[in-house]
Amino acid sequence: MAAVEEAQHQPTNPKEAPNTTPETEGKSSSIHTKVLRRACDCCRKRKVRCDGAEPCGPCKKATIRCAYLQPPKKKGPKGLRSAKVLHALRRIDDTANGSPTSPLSPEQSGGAFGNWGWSSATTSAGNMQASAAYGVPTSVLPEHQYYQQGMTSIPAPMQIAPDPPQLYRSDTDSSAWQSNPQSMPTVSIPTISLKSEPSPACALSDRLPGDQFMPYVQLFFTHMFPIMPIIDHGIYLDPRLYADMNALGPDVYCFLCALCAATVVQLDASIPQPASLHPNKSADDLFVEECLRERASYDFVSESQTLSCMTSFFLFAYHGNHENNGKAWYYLQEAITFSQNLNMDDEQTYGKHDPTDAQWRRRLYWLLFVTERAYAVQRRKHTRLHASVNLPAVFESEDPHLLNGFVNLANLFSAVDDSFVSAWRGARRQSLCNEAWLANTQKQLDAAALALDNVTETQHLDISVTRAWLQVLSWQMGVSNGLIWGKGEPGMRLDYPIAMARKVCEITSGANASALDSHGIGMEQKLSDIAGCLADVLRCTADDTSPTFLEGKQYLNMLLGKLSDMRGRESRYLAPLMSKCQGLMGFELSTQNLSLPTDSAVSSFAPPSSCEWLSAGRKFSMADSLGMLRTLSMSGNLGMPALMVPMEDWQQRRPSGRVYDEAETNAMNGWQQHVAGTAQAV
DNA sequence: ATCGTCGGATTATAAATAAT
DNA sequence: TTATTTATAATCCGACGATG
Repeated sequence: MAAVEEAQHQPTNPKEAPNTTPETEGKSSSIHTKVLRRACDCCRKRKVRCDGAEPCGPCKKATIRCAYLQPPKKKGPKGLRSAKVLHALRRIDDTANGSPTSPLSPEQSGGAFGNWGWSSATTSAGNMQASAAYGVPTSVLPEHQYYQQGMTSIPAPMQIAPDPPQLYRSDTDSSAWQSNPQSMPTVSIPTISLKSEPSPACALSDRLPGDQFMPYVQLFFTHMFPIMPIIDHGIYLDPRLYADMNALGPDVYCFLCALCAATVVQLDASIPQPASLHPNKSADDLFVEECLRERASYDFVSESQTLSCMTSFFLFAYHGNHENNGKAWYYLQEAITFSQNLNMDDEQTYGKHDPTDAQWRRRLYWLLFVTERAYAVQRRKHTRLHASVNLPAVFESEDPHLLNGFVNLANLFSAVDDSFVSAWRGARRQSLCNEAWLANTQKQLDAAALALDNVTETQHLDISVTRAWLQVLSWQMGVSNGLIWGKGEPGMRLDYPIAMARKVCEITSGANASALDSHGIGMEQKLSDIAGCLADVLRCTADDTSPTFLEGKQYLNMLLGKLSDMRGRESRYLAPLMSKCQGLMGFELSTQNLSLPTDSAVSSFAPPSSCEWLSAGRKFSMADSLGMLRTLSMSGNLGMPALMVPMEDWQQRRPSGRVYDEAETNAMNGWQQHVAGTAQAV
């Protein structure tokens, strides 16, 4: 034994030259070189010598792709291993011979545990003792208890476990992901993970290194989590998750790729991004490519769990941001299908899950719900999900503040019911959209907000503005369906957006800036949407001198003012809004101006001839105004300020929080073409 | 003879621990 | 602190079987 140790240690001394022992004689061809600091992925796998070249020699010879993507793992002992082992050993000794603990000399302990093979220096024996020692429940410092947990999960390999959260395919040190004292719902994302060892074929196809993921995941939690609170910080911000990507189950890996891809496209260019792995490929494309490649390697449909569902969701987000509508919708549908496979649309099933797990599932379901609603409305699609399950808990959540916003949003979108969606989709004629229905919807939107009055200022702000925003949306629908304006319910009058703007102004002007700012870019968008719609209305009623419309101009001014100072700077939505308001504000200054602005694309719209719902009391042709509004609304972009953003500007990524961003972007795209086409026609 | 695979010796190095 | 020890990961030699 001692001899073995010495034999091992001997060659360590001479650094460069591997001290050739007498009998090594002729074999001293090992003058080779020193060991390469880093072998390429393929050579590592093949266990052959690598020369470290960019396409290395062996790879070139074998005509395989040479890459250095595999991140080197950290060497050295992990955690408090030795201390723990010692501790465990002492405990065992205590219980074995009943004697009070006393410091044992090395010889003593050697004798006591000789039958474990403890003293033998072979690696296999070493592994055994390690697990044996860890398996013993010992009193360990609380912060290190996860070592214990992880080890105890060893005995059940190869088991498909829906309940026990197991992120790892391999057995060791997964553990920690549950014991997060910070986040209250320590949630398990159930995965089928205990799969067999990576097949050789699989293993050869190298995954992206773990350090590529962490920064994006962090950005996700910073910027996107508030509107997609569906994954646990405790799990996904733990660096150990990324220590060995190859150890991850394929579903986890796919998910991370999709998450990062979606995050990348949402990022503003101003946010520093890690250097891309591929010089000629952007990181998001790379992530998606990886995701799809990995998905092809396993049966992700049969093995689908919530992770697969989320993966599809983030693929949706990725494609949506790239204005790839077909694919975006496809992946959203895929995500929805997964959710239905998992019976997430059935309230009953939530009882079967661990309470915290059930909460995560609810959030995911509602996120899908909200997203589908928003997207369906914007893109005029059918919806499949219904508000059929309870909302996620707010006050018991890890961040009630945040969850409240999420739930409020979900609440609001429940008011966007199926008939809303169908009406929005439907042809103008046989539309389901009638006065009574519209009034009802408006009322529902009001009611959804009223239930949440005992809420902090920040939350109140959020829900009120969102509600107004949705009401503006429904109002647009009314316009596009040719409802008669000027009488009846307030929600059907031309000045409705002005009323909405008034509400928003009342709320926001009273609010302190930080409460407003805390909603981030989402608030900016909503405000600018509302302002944009208001601008449309004002433009179309430019001749109107009634107090209401003059008031409207004031509100528009206020909203612009707000947007000029959001989060300490000017909102990026201000500039497009301003260009949209060109001339409008001019009216304000120069009292009256009877002609429509001619410098704007909007003015080039010919009013439809079928405007027979003339309203009395308007000097300027109401038909013109309504016709214009109607044309605007049919493009799905009434009030959308960003539609005036120059091409290259909005093609850049928007640092957006909102789920439906990409939908809007898409809509804008259509709008731009529309405008361009119309302008040409005139 | 040549090639690809892979057990495992060897080497490198991070972390723990002891010495100062 | 620094030095030493220990635990772990990475490299790649060389035996071995497959293939031509």
